[in-house]
Amino acid sequence: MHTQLNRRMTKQRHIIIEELRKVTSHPTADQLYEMVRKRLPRISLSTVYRNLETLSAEGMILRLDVAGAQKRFDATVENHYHIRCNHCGRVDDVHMEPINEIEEIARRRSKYQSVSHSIEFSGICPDCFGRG
Amino acid sequence: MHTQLNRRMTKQRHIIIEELRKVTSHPTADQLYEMVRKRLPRISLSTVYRNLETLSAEGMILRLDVAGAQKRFDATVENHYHIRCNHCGRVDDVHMEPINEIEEIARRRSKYQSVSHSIEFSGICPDCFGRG
DNA sequence: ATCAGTATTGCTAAGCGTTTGCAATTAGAT
DNA sequence: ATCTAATTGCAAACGCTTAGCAATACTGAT
Repeated sequence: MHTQLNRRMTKQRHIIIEELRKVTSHPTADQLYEMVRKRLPRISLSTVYRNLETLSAEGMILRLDVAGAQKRFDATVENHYHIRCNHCGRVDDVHMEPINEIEEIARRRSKYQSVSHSIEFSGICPDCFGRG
Repeated sequence: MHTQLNRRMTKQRHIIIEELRKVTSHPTADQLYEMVRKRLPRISLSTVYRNLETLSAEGMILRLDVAGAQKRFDATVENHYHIRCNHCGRVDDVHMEPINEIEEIARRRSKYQSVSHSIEFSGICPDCFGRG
């Protein structure tokens, strides 16, 4: 016996997932809304929000709580680091091994339990750097 | 010749700084507002917001852009890591050496310029763990 | 294939943290 | 003491996100 989710696959939900999987750009809810709207013009923004919420809650997609900015969403669930452009706000993946050892250090020093970590890099992206 | 700031030390600004220096708890704007209000009952919340903004812009204080949560403020400016309780939202310092080497790795892999990093730990704080 | 029941939708309005416009006040230089 | 721009308090606006609700449409059972 396990938790019954009773989820339905509506065309809205289906297309939201599909569109999110098409890109690697970590779109915000409203960016994804615009993408989905091309195929489903009558979808509402709250439907997009609600699905991103439920899908990330069940671990189907990843929600990036970017510091001091809009939430972003990612169809790639495996834990990885991100870098955010200080100029245009875009978020890219950084491919490197997760440094899990620091969690043990933090756990000892802080007395917290169940410690996890995330690293957010920031800088100037190639595009913004190019055009000064 | 250097940038002229033309800042004035109002009693509001003065007390905001003082109260922030009294604590190590990384208060949010409204928490600090309540603290300041005890000494300056007629201060407005926007004054607190405006001062926290200008003070952090000039580097007098540190603004913590906590992922997916309210901004928090810190009178300690030196770079250090934080840990956030997933249960009550409180934020504590984690005393450990900053791992600056990872910035070079991220710079090479991402092609971004002027890369900086921040690590946010999260977990369950001793208080929340104690009372289940 | 039809049905029933409830998860989900679209719409709108509300929520929350934060920022802004503006007239009144006040720090700080002369 | 006087001047002037920085700052304040208030209220209203803002941007992102969530919630209420009646209408719709999945899905599992018949």
